[in-house]
Amino acid sequence: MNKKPTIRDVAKQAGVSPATVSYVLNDVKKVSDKTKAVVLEAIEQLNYFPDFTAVSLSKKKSNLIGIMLPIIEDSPASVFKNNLYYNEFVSGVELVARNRKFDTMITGVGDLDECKNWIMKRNIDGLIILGMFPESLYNELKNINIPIALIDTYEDYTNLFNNVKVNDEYGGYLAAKHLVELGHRNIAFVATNLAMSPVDRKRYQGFEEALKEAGIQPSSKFIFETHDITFEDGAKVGKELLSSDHGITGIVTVSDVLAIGMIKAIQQEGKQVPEDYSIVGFDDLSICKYITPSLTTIRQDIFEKGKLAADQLVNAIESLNSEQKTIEMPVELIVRESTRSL
Amino acid sequence: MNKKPTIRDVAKQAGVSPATVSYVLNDVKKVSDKTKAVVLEAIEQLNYFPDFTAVSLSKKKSNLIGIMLPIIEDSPASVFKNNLYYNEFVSGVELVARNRKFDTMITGVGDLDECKNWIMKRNIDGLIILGMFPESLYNELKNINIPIALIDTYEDYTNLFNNVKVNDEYGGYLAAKHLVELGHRNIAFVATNLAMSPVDRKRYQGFEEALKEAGIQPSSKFIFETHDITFEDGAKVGKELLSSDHGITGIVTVSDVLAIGMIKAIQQEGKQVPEDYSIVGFDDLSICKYITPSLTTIRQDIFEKGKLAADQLVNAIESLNSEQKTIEMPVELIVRESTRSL
DNA sequence: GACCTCCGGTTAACCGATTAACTTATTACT
DNA sequence: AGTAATAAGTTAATCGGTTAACCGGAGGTC
Repeated sequence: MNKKPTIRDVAKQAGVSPATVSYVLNDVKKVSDKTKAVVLEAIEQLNYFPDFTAVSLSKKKSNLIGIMLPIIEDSPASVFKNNLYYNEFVSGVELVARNRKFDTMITGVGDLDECKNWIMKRNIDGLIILGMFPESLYNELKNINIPIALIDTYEDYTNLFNNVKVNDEYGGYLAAKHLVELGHRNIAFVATNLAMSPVDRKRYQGFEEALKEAGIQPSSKFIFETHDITFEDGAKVGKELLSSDHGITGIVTVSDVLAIGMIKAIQQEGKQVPEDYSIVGFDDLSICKYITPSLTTIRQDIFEKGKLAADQLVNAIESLNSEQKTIEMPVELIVRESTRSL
Repeated sequence: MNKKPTIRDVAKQAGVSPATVSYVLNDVKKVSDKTKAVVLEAIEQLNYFPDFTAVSLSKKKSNLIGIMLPIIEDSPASVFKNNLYYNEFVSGVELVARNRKFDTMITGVGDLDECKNWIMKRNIDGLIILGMFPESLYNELKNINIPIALIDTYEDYTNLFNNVKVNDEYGGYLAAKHLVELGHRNIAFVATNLAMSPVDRKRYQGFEEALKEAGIQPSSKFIFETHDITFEDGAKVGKELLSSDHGITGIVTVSDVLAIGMIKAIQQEGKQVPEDYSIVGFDDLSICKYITPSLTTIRQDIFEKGKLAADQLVNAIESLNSEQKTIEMPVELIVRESTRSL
């Protein structure tokens, strides 16, 4: 392969200065149509395209947007292994980013410094942060002057950062209300970690509200927590729930993945869904339709969420739109086979 | 935030030249321990770390490895939406890359030029290519002198590129043999596209061999093809198979995702798995254990595959290991509930 | 003492773009 | 006609590092 041509090669070929080539490339109005044509011809002939590394260095803009995913402590191994949620979200981001000429880099982040360095090192132009990180991160982030979009966050940073979230409270409400309307009274709530996850808390608030509306007294006995969001965790909490039965007939979970794991555990213990337990997931992952019984769930459009986040972020980067804003996406109850009337 | 310190700031602070700082940073032996200590102290004080963009430009090395995923033509929208396989693979790559101080960039590639540009633009140090692309790509790739690892490819490029694959033929063989041993005679083979996919062809070869061994004449009537690998495609081909029934009782698929879609379609038509149809998947995605019936499948360790690919690639980049090599990973039959003895 | 070799550093060119400042030719205006 | 404004380029510094080439001094050898 002959070496990649540089802007100077193009300039020589076209008989102009490198600056002129650069102006053509960047659509600066200084260049006459005639010269522009000559330059474009040379670019074509040499099959030239600019080196982004050099562009980044001199423009101090990388055309790179970063996605930070939390790493659960005891599985730092896999950033998004098994996690269908991340999967769909990232796809949405990638799509919009590509269309808008940005590349996407993903990192799983344990250590905070590692993350800050990553942003600075690579001259990331904008950052999407999924899920919760320790509070100190957000404080640090204030000092980094690149646009940031926070996804699924409830801390008091919404005036500082862009935000995309879902109406979690209403989601929890819809799920519980659905079960209540089907006649269930003893309804469990399965979260990952209420203390740590504001998203889970919001969903629980909605859940509680629906119960109260129906005159049911919420009880902490009906709250179950897992550590991570995996099928295995779901199965584990499922067994737990079965053995500590308080007459539970309905289950609201914060994730389809957990719900799927729970269904399996329930079946393995010789019980049936929805005959013995009605269960509602959250997210509406594409797998939901394909398990047996298919999963009743609270739908959120994760793919769309990714697209919105990317769009919001790129707008901010190109400051088409400088003030921070929060987008709240709707949720919707999707009734399938995993719930039934008592 | 005060501006990010540069190497010249550090040099000034330490009272040495920028070159010396660079040598310290790169562990070049020229620097005395005393000076080194002074420089490190200055680095610490200023909280300095090198700008990768600048490093990339001057070293012509980006510490970036690229992953190219094929985009199916009519779903260019989503690079790896729904695709649990990509998911696990990419996680493996990301893990190893991060440990070895590389960042990972992912792109879905429709257009070839787009891809070539991407590699050049970003100064990608090494490339992992998943799945099949048009032949012309590989010819182009020969001219790009960065290490490349091809995953799941059977074209005649194995001497030019690194390679990680799975023993697909044996996988197909195992799946078919399992069904044969259970007494099945009319066994369908469900592929995406035999003409296009060498991987599918290999698996089919093994499949055919097992049939022949058992004295069963393979017939093209038992071959079904989908377009893409999605649950929906699986369901569609499932309906097709049911309506064109040639007394089929066993099904071998090239993907768990297709198998899961098929199972749903079969159930929806009022038939049962494994009572009416025994079905074998391929991959052993984590979801397999959690559907009902749980899926008998040919296991390959996709996560490990990603790790191996990344390791191989980084070795090549750092030329610890310059000759190209092919790694073939084993497969294994995992018997679960979706197959039964006739 | 003359010569050579290391050692530990510095200088400055360079990677491939961008862009502020400058130049020159042309057009516009009074 | 004289001056200002504009159009169309060029020059050269710069982004933040790397690294080949150079350099002075200490130590070793004969």
